[in-house]
Amino acid sequence: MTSSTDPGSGAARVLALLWREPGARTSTRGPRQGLSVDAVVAAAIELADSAGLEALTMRRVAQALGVAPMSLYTYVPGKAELLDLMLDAVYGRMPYTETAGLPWRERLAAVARDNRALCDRHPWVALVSAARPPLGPGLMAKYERELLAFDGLGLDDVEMDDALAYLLGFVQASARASSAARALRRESAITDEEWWAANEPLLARIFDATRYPTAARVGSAAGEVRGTAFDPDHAYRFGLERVLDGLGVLIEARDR
Amino acid sequence: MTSSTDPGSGAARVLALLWREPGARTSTRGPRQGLSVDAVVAAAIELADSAGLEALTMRRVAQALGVAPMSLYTYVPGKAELLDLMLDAVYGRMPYTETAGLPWRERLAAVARDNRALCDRHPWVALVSAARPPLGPGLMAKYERELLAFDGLGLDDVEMDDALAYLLGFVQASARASSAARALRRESAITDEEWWAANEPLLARIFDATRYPTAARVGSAAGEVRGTAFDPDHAYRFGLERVLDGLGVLIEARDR
DNA sequence: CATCTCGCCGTACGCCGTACGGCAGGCGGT
DNA sequence: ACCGCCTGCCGTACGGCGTACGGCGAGATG
Repeated sequence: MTSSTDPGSGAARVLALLWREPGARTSTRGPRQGLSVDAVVAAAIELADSAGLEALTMRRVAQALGVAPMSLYTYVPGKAELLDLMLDAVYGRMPYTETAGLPWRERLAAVARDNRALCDRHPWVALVSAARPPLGPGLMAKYERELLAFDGLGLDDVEMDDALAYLLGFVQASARASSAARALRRESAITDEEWWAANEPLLARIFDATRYPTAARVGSAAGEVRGTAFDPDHAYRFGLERVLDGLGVLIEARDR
Repeated sequence: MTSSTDPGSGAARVLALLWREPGARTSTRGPRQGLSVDAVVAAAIELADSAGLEALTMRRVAQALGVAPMSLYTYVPGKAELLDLMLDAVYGRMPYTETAGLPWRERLAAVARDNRALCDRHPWVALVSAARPPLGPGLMAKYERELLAFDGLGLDDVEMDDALAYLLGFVQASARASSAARALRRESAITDEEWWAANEPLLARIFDATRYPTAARVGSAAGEVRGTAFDPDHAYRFGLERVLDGLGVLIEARDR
């Protein structure tokens, strides 16, 4: 079976799958496939959306499709490749705002907003690794579209790529933090207030405010304003302004 | 046994453990403990450093200590709490550069450099969740010291906390990307060049450069300059300048 | 109708975190 | 000196995971 164009062990087959290249299927013998790659990917996305990435298991995807777990491996080399396919699929269907003609800061803000909205709809997107992204049609279209927001600003090609990666990295890190905070609130048996109430006496006895005066002052000020230890939404809004300001410095330098 | 100050199920006991509060041990009956929390934490850190976070399992920590897996639960409520203890321990021993008197940009750059060095020595640090950090002595000292880098710049208390979290978030995200890239290179059976060589023909046939002209131009330019698809070190250097520039805009606005 | 092919999937392996309960060793009290 | 309690230690087990392997049976071809 292994021909000279042996697709190899998953890692090599994923590109063909991403572009939905017809497999090396030549003969028509045997039963037809009852499912499709798209059906598997769609079921996996729905499961991850509704139950979270940690609930995305091959067994549960199979259950949602009414097949046995091992049947999935007919369509997909493994779980890692399934995640690649899921990612490219949501990239391809991602809604985006048209920004041609707007000032650069609004264009970049729109890119950030679109990506944040994607992570809002599909929280697992922020949690899958960003190393070696899936080179499928969805990512290509997204990359092309988002690069255009950085066009005509005086940046060279490499800087455009750097700047986009920087912006997307910030959005991903923010979304990850939001997701972690949400997961903590969901799965922790104890609420923030309960935790604080239970631990405040011990902390008050043990924490020496005179040793850490700045920490005590700043920490309590931040805690009071936000009402909680960590507010991911606030961190996002604060951070995005800094990101845009920082890119603005580069853009103005190149403009001159 | 459960007194009115019942330490409860792990999540509540972790604070006492972080500060190494003597447990509710009153009677001296029974055998002495053969290990200590510190020994368990040290073994776990060494294991995570040398074998990676995914290799950090209770069984392997126990093996390194020469005890049975379940014995660890005498010292530590569970794996999550062990991670908290590990994190606070490396925070407490973290080397840092003295920056009093330096200009603000160098102070902030030093904070970033120290944290990146920490993630370099202990790659797992970047991978554990940032939500609800361990409120132990190590984190307190780190928080105090790093806040001082933002002191006297005209920022109010909340802004100081925001700015520090922003800077640390960037460093963490960068370190995570580096770690992911390293893990990919290590565990993938195929190198970057091999992958490209194997997939280039398919990609050339399938990828329509006229549909995505900007992506094709920018992607190939970035790939040629860096020699690889993704260069985490370059992304860090580029990003850090933007982060500092962005914070500079805020600092100058407050300075006026 | 025989035969070939291939989708499907039952079973199993080696991992994980950790709940439960028994055993044995060391200490305090008598 | 001895007994009995307390407690650290840990053997066993459960329910989960990804997926390798190989057999079975259905469907299309000839």
